[in-house]
Amino acid sequence: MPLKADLDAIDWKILRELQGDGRMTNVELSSRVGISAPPCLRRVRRLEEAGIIRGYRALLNAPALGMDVVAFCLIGLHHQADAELKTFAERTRGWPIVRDAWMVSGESDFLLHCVASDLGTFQTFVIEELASAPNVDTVRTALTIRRVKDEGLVAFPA
Amino acid sequence: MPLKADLDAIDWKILRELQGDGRMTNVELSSRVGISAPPCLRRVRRLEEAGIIRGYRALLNAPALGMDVVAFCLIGLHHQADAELKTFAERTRGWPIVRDAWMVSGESDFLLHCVASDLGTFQTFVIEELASAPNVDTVRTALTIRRVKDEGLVAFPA
DNA sequence: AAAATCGCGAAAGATTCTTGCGCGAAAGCC
DNA sequence: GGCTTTCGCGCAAGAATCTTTCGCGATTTT
Repeated sequence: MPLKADLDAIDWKILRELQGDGRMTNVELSSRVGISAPPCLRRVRRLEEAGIIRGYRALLNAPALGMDVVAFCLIGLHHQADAELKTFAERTRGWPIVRDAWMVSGESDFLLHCVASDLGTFQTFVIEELASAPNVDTVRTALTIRRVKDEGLVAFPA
Repeated sequence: MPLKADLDAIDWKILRELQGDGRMTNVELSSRVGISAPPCLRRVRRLEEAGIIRGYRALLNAPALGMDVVAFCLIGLHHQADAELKTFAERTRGWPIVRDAWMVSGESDFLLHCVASDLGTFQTFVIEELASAPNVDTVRTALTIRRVKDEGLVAFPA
């Protein structure tokens, strides 16, 4: 659906600005990228409809909301046939502790980004839900100590 | 800095809605959470100033922008003294390919979320930058196949 | 060279944002 | 108990923004 380009320098500026502050007003955005408001709004709409902008999200402060544990889990399955992969992927969607999940290739089959209110909750989840789920072979966890870098998914030239 | 609470049911609704759509207008938001626009805007401002809402971000479609490779790297260092950890953390901030980075405890010391335009670029980065950086012991990479779940950092009760 | 296409920017009406103020409910204090 | 204070809601109005319409100029196409 989304063809890769037809993006000029102004489009890239728009993407960079909105990745930095997704709630910027259109007039502010238009001024930063150097065009007037109407064409700027048209470009944003076009980027949204093309699926290049997938959406907007407020970034929340997890510890301030009582979510003190952020961890990553690397999951290895016994069988990696397509049906089994889809089954496990579907299962991750039912676990509220899992916030993002990726199917990966390498030593593991899935990588889960998990958030929980406390260590006990997380450990219970790992032992009673994750490790005991069907077809799960190995579970390696990495508890996060702190976030070191946090930028958008896409890099822009300076 | 941000005290954990003083959040009532309406505040939680606001956070959930803005995590789902960070660009929603205030009138739409106020209608969804069941209060009028002015107090709703005051609550959003309070959540922003308290640091509970850390910011807003447009979510971009990496492949549509020519970023075909998304991977995670688990890094183990030779020495994990505070100074070395800080040094490596600082180094990650200078690598545009690294989009997010976490200091973790477990089998590895850092987890890097990387995005590159193609596999060659990524492999060159891993070999010539990452693995050859000072103090780096092990590098394990997991290439992502597809995103399986993508929600905000904080879970809300249904 | 003429015609068509494309995107910018001015202008105007609709919508939204933002502030100030009065009201009522809940909490604190004699 | 009754009074006072505090707090947050919602109405209303002015300011800012959004969104559409339209004309213009530049580039491309025929």
